[in-house]
Amino acid sequence: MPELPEVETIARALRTGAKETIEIVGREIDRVELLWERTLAEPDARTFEQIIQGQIVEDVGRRAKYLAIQLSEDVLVIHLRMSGDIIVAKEPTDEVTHPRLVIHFKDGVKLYFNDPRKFGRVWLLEDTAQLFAKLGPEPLDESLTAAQFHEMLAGRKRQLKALLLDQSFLAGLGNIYVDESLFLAHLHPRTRSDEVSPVQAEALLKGIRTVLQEGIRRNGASIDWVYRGGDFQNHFNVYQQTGEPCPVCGTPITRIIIAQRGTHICPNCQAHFDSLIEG
DNA sequence: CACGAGACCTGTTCGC
DNA sequence: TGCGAACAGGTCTCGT
Repeated sequence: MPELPEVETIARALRTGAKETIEIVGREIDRVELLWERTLAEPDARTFEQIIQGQIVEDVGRRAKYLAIQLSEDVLVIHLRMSGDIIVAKEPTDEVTHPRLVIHFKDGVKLYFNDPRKFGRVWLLEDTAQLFAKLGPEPLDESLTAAQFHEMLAGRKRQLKALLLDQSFLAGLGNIYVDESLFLAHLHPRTRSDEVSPVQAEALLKGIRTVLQEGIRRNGASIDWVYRGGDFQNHFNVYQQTGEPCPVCGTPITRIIIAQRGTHICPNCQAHFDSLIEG
């Protein structure tokens, strides 16, 4: 499910109790249940179960697509990868289909880490510095300027689609928001990063911020059975809109593969010299 | 460094 | 109805 806006929505809900979620800040952990070993990246299960006991949730934040739950002594970090989700309830609901980790609070409330595909990972760390060390800047951080972004692009020679998906370049974008950003910026996803002009770089950064803010405002995108509550999926311009008319020019949206990922473009609005050859 | 392929996993949808 | 292929919000590793 989750890209930056979905993780941000979850973090806010866990912190404040918004969107019918039960807030977890202030609750004390009684015990944890690890139902799929590989979900836990660090430390080992024994240590994890032992040292998390009795810790109190102090805050919930986000970095890139990581959820960072600050506890009394340590930080519980969760990456939802493709199909992970968080449900907080007193008893499992029908949304809890594939629980991999359950955190039991002393008052009976439980946090379920639900993850059908088992790609998600959890860490319990003293601090997050090392885990987050290789992440690129946060796109919504206003200290990132268009000029700096242009320099970042110029310093690499990669296709925009692949580069924007690279978390060490820019942190938080995934397949949906990259496709939507490139559409807003009228850039073809195969465009080489070092061929992007300063004006185009500014348009791209603006497009990225626009779709991320819109995603957050709409509480994220809820596709298929994964994740609930958001409605950004009803406002996609190109993502999963193959065959539908482009909202700007009416040309049918096409789907191509770049970096092994389905990629959606308007072949007219996002023209590229290669597209003439590709057909 | 850049890129493609393959892993890691389960579930849904689509075509025959 | 059945069955296999393709596909899915992500990231890591390996070979070229």
